[in-house]
Amino acid sequence: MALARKPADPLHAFAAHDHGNCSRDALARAEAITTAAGARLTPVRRRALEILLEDHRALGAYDVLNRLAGEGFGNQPPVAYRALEFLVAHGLAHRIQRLNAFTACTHIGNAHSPAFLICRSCSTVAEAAAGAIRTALDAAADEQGFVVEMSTIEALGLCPACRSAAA
Amino acid sequence: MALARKPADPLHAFAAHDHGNCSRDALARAEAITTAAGARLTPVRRRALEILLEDHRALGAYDVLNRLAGEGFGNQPPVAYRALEFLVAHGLAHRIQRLNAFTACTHIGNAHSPAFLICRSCSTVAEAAAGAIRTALDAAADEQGFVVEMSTIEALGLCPACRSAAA
DNA sequence: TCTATGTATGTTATATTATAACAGGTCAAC
DNA sequence: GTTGACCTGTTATAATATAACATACATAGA
Ligand SMILES: [Zn+2]
Ligand SMILES: [Zn+2]
Ligand SMILES: [Zn+2]
Ligand SMILES: [Zn+2]
Repeated sequence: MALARKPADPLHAFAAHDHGNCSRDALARAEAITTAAGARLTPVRRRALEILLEDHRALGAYDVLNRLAGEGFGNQPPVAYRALEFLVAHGLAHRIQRLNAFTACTHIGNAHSPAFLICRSCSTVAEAAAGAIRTALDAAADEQGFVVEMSTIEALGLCPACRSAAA
Repeated sequence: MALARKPADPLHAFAAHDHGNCSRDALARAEAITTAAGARLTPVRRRALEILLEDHRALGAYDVLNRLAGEGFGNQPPVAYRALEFLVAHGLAHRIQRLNAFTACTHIGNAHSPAFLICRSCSTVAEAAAGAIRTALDAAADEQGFVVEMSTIEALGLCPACRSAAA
């Protein structure tokens, strides 16, 4: 299919972009990926992803739960936690540790473990390629004989727009 | 005083070391630092730090609270959270986001924002210099026009001892 | 010495985040 | 048509964290 040939957009959350497209595209990729994995993007899961895709922010599990509950899905915590867990497990969303919150992946389909850039002013969350960072981390760990299996890299700061606004 | 001249040990949590010394030294540094800052290392705060210093692991706020409560201090959450907040604010302890837990700083007195190496087997937490990592992170952020103000860098993996044991 | 001020401790109460355990429903494989 | 895997939903509770208020205690001017 077309999706398979099209590389992930180099677009990031801070750049001006057609977010309707961004969001629709993510959903289409999500369908493709889960199908390929033999998993099912059921209504709750799909809706949870759509909710996360509404903007490039992170939502708490209870924020998602309230939205789902208001739309006729279950209204108990496991409903949200399970849907979010599924999305994270399939690389459709990420968990932001600092925020105890979840954000839709902006590079669905590309295996990655990104660094997150969190704007302290507008709360937008962007993903950054973590390759070089991870290399530096592995090197630092290696000095102590430690082998890194997974890493959490999250930065708090100001996005370009909020920085301009502040100046 | 002697402490001021002596650089922080290059020792890290995974290396064999005289932990009695390690711990006593940290406490002495903590006294010096808080005094210099015009702050007071009161009994609860000091005791909370001693508890964290017992080993190179991270303890949850409620773990610390239970210990404090058992020793005659208050037994309500704010008692622990306030002491821990003080320790973190003065660079005597760090918060580990992934674990919702706190660990004594192993480099008290050196301004730093380290990377944490967390062993998934023995739960030991070590600090690694984050200079190069931070440089890579700043560069990745800069590509998107983002300015990093603070960063969380935490790695999960296997420490040298547990790696040997597993082999 | 007195007293105002900032700071520290303690308590009650509540908010927020997360998981365990079980019951019922759907669906495809056998 | 029964089995077994998986998904949804519920009840209940655990774990983490903060708000708000009351009391005590420093210590630095008056
Ligand atoms: Zn977008
Ligand atoms: Zn992603
Ligand atoms: Zn030690
Ligand atoms: Zn430290």
